[in-house]
Amino acid sequence: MRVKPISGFPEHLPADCLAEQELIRQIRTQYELYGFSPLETCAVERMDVLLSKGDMGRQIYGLTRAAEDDSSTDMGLHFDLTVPLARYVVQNAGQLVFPFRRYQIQKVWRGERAQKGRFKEFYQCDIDIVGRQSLDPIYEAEVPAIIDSVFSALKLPQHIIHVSDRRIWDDFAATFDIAADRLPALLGILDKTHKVGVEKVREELSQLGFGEQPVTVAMNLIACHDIASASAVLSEAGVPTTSLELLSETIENANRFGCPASAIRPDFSIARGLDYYTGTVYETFIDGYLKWGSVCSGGRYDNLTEIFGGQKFPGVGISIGLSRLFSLLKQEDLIQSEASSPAVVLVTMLDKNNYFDQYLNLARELRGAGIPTEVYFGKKGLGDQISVADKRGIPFALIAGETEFANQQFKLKDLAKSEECTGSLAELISQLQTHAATNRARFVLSGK
RNA sequence: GUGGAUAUAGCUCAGUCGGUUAGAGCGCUGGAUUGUGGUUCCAGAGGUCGCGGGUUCGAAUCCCGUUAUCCACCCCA
Repeated sequence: MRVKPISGFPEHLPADCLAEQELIRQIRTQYELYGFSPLETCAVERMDVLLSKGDMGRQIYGLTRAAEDDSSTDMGLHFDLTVPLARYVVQNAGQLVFPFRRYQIQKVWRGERAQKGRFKEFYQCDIDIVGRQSLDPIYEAEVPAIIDSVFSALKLPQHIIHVSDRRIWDDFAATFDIAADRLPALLGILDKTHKVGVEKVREELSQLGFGEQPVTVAMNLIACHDIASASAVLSEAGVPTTSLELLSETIENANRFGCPASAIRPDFSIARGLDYYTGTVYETFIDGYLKWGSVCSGGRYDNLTEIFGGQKFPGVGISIGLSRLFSLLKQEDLIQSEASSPAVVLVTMLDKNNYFDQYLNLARELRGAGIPTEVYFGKKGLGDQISVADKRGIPFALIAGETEFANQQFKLKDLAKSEECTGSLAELISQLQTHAATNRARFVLSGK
């Protein structure tokens, strides 16, 4: 049987796995700094739950076997982490403390044509804050501040969080008597302006029956990138600016949380998810890499649990598209995976026959001191052993033979500096612990 | 899901008009160097030319199908 990759299901070599896991660790650390609890939900959901968000049917991977197992209920893999959260919250509402703050880092699956930075299986790193009956709008400002913290901590090139608010377009639609369900079509076409040009957009919109005045106002609005000019456009057209003021407050509050004004900006062209978001919406881009699309999106949704009945659970959340982000960093050469092994030291074996147990003891001591350690068990000479450490990216080699064991003075070689020092095991351990290598980055980020 | 481009060694790629035994660099293996890697020098291994079929005396090269990758849509992280 021939083996080959499956389209859209990426796999990494160890060095990239290590780098990606390190990104996840840093994201998790930031999420926990903001007091979010971890959550993992099952990969499988009932199909009617998955379809509760809207028309995602074409993207869902259905499961044949699961349906056979469980009475005839159709099942599928989750395509995001928000729908499982909504189901989970309704199911466990009695035992959760609200507002419920959780983060969730898991793979999701979407049956779309794979492309660069677009996969069928990928990681999402979600945070959401879910209230019971109500949710203070302050959380709509906290979310972008958290994302700013995460991206700043990752030391990526500058990120820009684009924000808008669905209610601004609701006001717009009410003013011009446009049905709410026609908004996505309107924005979808408007968003293509920079590609197809103003004339083409006007033509398409007029074919769809949008009047000339609303189209002009809408085009003027999406051209705005600050509150003041947007306010002017809306006022002149007679559209209420109350929702715009809410967005303005949200941005100001995000600034108070520590998200600098340079990292967050209004963008009225965001058309994403307008069918289920009910308030603020977010899309995050890496400056200079707009072609890669949004690496982190979300918004406020008041009605996501509507279909399950019972109480309302309004929420606000956002998701980092980790697989896309990592793929961007790699392909744009913004990240270099440094090592294929997490080990900090390789215990070499000069004299396996006489000191085998002693080598194992050295390793045990090192690991006991919290130093990730690999022992060389091959049959090659010292030069090749050091070479193995080098190829794996292990920064140190511990060298011991007859003399060293006799004196209990061992050699520690720093491969990068090609320097060697001698000392007792305790001395070498403390050197390894204080050395930056123990907490060394598993990748190097360039930029910023 | 629709349309298009691409596929040669582990990697990056050459390969003329369809013509004998498909090449290079890097990497890999061995040696110079049996207690010290990276540099250098020498030698070597490694290919169903993505896969399947067709045309032809003869196919990496032309045709069809298929799979993967990339691009544009759709949509989205």
